[in-house]
Amino acid sequence: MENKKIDQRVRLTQSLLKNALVKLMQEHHISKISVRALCETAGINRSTFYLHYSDPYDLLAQVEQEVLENLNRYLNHKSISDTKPLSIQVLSNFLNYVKENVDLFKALLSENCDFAFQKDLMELAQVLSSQPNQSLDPKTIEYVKVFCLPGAISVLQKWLQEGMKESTEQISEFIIQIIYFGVSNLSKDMLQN
Amino acid sequence: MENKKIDQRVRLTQSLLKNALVKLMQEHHISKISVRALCETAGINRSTFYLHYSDPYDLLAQVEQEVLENLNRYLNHKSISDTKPLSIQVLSNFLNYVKENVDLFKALLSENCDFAFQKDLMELAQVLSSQPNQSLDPKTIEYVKVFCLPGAISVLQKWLQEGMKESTEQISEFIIQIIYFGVSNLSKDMLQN
DNA sequence: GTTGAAATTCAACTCAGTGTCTATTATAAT
DNA sequence: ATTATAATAGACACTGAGTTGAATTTCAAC
Repeated sequence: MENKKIDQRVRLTQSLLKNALVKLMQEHHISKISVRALCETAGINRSTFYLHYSDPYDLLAQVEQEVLENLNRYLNHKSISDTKPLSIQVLSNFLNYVKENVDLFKALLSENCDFAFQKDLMELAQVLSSQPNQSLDPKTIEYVKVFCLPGAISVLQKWLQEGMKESTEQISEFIIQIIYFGVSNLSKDMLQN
Repeated sequence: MENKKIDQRVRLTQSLLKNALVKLMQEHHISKISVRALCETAGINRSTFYLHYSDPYDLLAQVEQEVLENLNRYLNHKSISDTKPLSIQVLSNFLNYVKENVDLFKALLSENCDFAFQKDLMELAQVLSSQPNQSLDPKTIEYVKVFCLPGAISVLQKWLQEGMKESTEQISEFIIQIIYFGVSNLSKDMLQN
């Protein structure tokens, strides 16, 4: 829409740097990744980095934003057809998208990342799951969100780290169940194959 | 037991540095806190820092360990008397201890900290709440923990950040309720005054 | 294909923080 | 009061940051 014509040299440089970042973040925390290392990994000159980003956090932020934009586009596309009860459908769609971009999400949800991405993700989740608030008072609703969203993201992290052995439907079902009905009403063998 | 006789100069130096760390972590992420800034804040010579710690992370680790030891001592002391159903008692005790050490926990649970402390805390919580496992399969139990523990810690963070307006009993009750019975069975106005 | 514009490279520089070391001073323990 | 040791002060080489200017390469538009 805006700028179709980006010099392919720029495209290449930015792409190399983004890949280098994701690669280095498999091993190191973002705070320990130097501009030097980034450029050596990407095979570009250090001066070139500063033509595009102010520091590694800036690069990370742009990667995060890009992922979120693509995710939003994906979910909007998928969600036109059906508006199921709440979210087991939406949640599964989301997990499928994550699955298709494992490396990226693994990096952005790992301990080597900052919190910006998780925050944005929680905000997105809030929008997607915003209900006609049941009879709970506002403060309780706030605390419910603060409990459930990090919990769900934590489940997602574990699922990714351990190779996504469970199906997206199993994980979705589990998250919905535990949020709505708690531990005491979980069905047995929910995640067993 | 081991070394009662620590030179009081050392005590002072370490105390100054720990306070400086907590102070700086109110503003900056641990990764952005330099040895220089630490020493200037503490009012000690930079050489002295290296007599005690290898880097700011080392200092942080020792602060974390100290807090955990004190916490353990406190909980063991408090828990002799009664072994209530699960944990509403233990949880309240814990929150009371947190309340008595707000600044420390605020720093160690904030975004400016690393994950080590949260991990240790979750491990401790696991031990304290280990149940004769209900009828759930091992994998589901794992995922339940991975959902609930970060959720609970997240609630704790919010409670701290917003000035601990709710009582420790209210928060404990809320956490237990949402873990066991989920959102759908929360009593209204649970956190209202 | 040629050419003009723009992106990348290269080398150099200052700056700040690191980690180590040695000599000196201050102070706690007894 | 003496002795051991902790803290200080200053210097060192080293690493990465961020900037700059000139040279070079590459793209894109004609």
